[in-house]
Amino acid sequence: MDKQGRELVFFHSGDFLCQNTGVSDHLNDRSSDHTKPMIEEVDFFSTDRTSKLPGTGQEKKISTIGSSSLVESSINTGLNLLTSSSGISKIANVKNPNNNELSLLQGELVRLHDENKKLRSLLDQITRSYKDLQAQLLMATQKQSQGNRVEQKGELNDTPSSIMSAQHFMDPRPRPPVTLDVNDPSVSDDKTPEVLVSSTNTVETKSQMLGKRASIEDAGLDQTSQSWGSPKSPKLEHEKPDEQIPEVPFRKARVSVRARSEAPLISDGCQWRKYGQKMAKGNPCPRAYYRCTMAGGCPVRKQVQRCAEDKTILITTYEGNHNHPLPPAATAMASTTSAAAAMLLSGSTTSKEGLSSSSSFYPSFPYASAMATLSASAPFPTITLDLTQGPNSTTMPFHRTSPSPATFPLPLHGSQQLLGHPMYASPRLPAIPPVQLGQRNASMVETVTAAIASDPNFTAALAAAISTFMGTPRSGDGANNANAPGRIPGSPQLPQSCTTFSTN
DNA sequence: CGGTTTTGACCTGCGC
DNA sequence: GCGCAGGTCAAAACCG
Repeated sequence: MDKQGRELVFFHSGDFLCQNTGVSDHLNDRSSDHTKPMIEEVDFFSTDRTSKLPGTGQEKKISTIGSSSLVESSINTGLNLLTSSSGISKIANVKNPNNNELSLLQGELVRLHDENKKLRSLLDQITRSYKDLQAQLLMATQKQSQGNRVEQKGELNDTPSSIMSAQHFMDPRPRPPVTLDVNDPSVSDDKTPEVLVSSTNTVETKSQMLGKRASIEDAGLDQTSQSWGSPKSPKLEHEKPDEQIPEVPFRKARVSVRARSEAPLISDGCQWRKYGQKMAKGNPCPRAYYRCTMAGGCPVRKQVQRCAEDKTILITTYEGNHNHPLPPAATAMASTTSAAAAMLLSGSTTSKEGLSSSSSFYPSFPYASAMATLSASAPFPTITLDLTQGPNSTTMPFHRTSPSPATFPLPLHGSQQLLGHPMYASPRLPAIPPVQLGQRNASMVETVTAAIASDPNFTAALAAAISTFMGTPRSGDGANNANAPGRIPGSPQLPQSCTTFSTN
């Protein structure tokens, strides 16, 4: 039960859609049914919603129900297939075992079908408005950020691109391949399709082709993540005949996590193979290079190095995107770090040197979950999640990656929303008190990971729901299996970014 | 015996 | 062009 409570705390935040309307009425008055263990499990997608229209005041009812409500409130189920009807049919059988069973079932089926349609349209509407709000938020924050900056690089048309970038993250649905030419005026207007951050889950900073001609073909597949900078890596992007691919390699966002750990390596749910070690300048501790070995050809790599100033701090830098299913334990943090990467991407499009206005970045996010440092400077834009400090720390004494780092409270949950990761979006997660946030974040990560890992049904149900929500099972992902633990089936666009992490 | 780690060599990018 | 530093490769060693 304790475990359930933890899940509730975490996933309760997934109701990002509730901010717009009350889709939450998925949960119905049959909450009493949830007390029955049998129904509890399938009730994630129960359609026994008595076709209530979204209305206010539903949330209170929902909040008392349980974790399942969280899912339903934020995800288009569309999977409401048999569970509720079966439950009703049971009742029908008891009362009328022979006569009206068929008609009851048919009627119920029709009703559920209509209900499903309503819910789908409702969810679409909610999603649209949500994205609009997100875009407005980004616009506002970036304007604010720009206001603090000396106007520069005006020809880059930063704001539209970054917003589109974020929108793309927010919209996990697949996009047709798009070619972007930064210098092409046509791409800088508002009609620019989502191009900067591809429909893949990559965290590449394609938008960082500052001042250079950047003709980018969005492969729309994880292939893009394969070309992650290694000069010897084969370029998997197909070439356009008329395209001149610039020599500038796609720089990729990195997510660096600082955490206190006595262990030489943090276990983050993934399998790593060490392929190199170097002595970094200015640090007596060697830097180790690891490559993900959970799947062949997985491009994800990470660097592990102890902080020179404080050897109890372990700095783990992740780069790349997993091209394989992640174990549950790795999924949670993957989304967290990918959220950080998303933030970096959305911000990096505005300034090569990173965000200069740290305190005002995402001012509307009330909770600081971790201190993050942006460094969009060469060679790779890096965001550092500092889990060793509280939010009150105004300095980043150990930061080395950027000459002018910008720190800001990282709204992890908000970023999750950016990423369209409703199940991890956690507006209510910030129940975290503002004390000892650094350590609490480490524990939070563990909690999150444990919560997901501990309930495969929940994960599978979420995955199935999200898959439906995305509505875009890619042909290549035909093996999408909602039962696959940790996998987000049918949602290759989900930022199951590569980055996995947990503090142990 | 297969997978992982170690470690020196090599490659590449960047600054001077 | 040269040197430096970061990153990667690959053979040898190690381990279960």
